[in-house]
Amino acid sequence: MSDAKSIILQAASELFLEGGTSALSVRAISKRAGVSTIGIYSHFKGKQGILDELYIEGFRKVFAAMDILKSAKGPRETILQGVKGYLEVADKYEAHYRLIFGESDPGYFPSEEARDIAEKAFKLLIEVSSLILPKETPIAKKQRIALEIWAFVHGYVSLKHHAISTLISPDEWNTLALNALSTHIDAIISKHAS
Amino acid sequence: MSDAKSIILQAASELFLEGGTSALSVRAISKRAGVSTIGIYSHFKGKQGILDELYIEGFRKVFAAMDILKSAKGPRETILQGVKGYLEVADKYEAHYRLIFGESDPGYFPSEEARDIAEKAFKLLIEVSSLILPKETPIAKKQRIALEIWAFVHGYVSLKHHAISTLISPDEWNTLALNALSTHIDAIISKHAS
DNA sequence: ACATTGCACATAACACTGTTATAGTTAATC
DNA sequence: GATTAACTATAACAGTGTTATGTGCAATGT
Repeated sequence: MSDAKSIILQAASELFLEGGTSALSVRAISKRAGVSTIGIYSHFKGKQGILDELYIEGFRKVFAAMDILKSAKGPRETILQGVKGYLEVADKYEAHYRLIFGESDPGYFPSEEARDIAEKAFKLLIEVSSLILPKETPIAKKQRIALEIWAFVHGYVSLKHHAISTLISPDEWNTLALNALSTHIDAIISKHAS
Repeated sequence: MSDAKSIILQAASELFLEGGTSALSVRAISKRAGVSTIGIYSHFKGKQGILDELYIEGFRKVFAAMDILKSAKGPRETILQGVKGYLEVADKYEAHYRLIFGESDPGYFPSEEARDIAEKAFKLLIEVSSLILPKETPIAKKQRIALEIWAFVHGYVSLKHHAISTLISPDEWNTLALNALSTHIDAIISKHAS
């Protein structure tokens, strides 16, 4: 990546972390990066290109947080540890998380490259969640179970972002999510006894 | 509600259903409603006011879909029926659903009145989900269980809106959600045996 | 060594957004 | 009949993403 390109991306990432989407205008990025507005279009495909990069950046962080297959104790604990990492990333990089789930810029749709890394992250999730299933489990079922876990965890994160979230203290959310997940994983284990 | 007010709201609702947020500009609304742009500001509090009305409209539909306490058979079936209704509303009024969960307009934050009806809907959900719990269950725990169910269902809806959703056929989503919820509700019942 | 090509630059413009100020018209009330 | 209130249209302001135009600089080809 050329100098100008990485400088622009750095500026965009900073602005994004500081003030979310509303701080992320083409002019603001170019101003902080010290390039002209048109630079955003010559180095990236406009704002869509910038958002793609941030989208990918976000998924990379999710990816890293879940990539703990080696440090495993039991399958159950490994999954819960992955969930914990996911929740922490969602907190720490809230702007990225919101972008990934369309809460930032309506009209933004991830490019093929961006969707690719999203799919890769999902495949990693399938790997992790397959730990509690018998080895001979068909891949379609493994996928369904991974989806169950993801939907559950993401549901908590998304509700936390909702206005209703004031009913519950911010610190409590992750604990609630982990407890609920714990219950559900036990249910999965006993249902598809390995 | 005065004539002009309801005409404006009708126009806004139509545009919203047709093209989501991107079709919902102040000028477009006023044009379709046959009023001047400033009419949006005299009858509502600008665009924020319009969005508030649509937000409330959306929650009313969720509310209606879940208000099936009377038609109950068993507690388990009643909840699952409520979930089914929720999923159908989320499909039919996708634009409203996205607005409620911030996927439409970053920068929009619901007014106090709008947040009130959201809270009322959550209280109804607490009522419904309490059906599977012993009567003497403390309200805090009832709230946690309701949150579990909501997070789970909403997680499915939200993932369905995500780019990754192409991995699964559209028709399958609701079935998957209902099955997963079914498993989880059984887990709750057996854990907090009533 | 000179000409050409291509890339990055700045400036400005275009079409849009939400919002507001100004001014004109119409209807109801006193 | 005069006043007041509510509507209207037009235009402006400060933003947004994007693009056209023209300038300069560095590398390339002959």
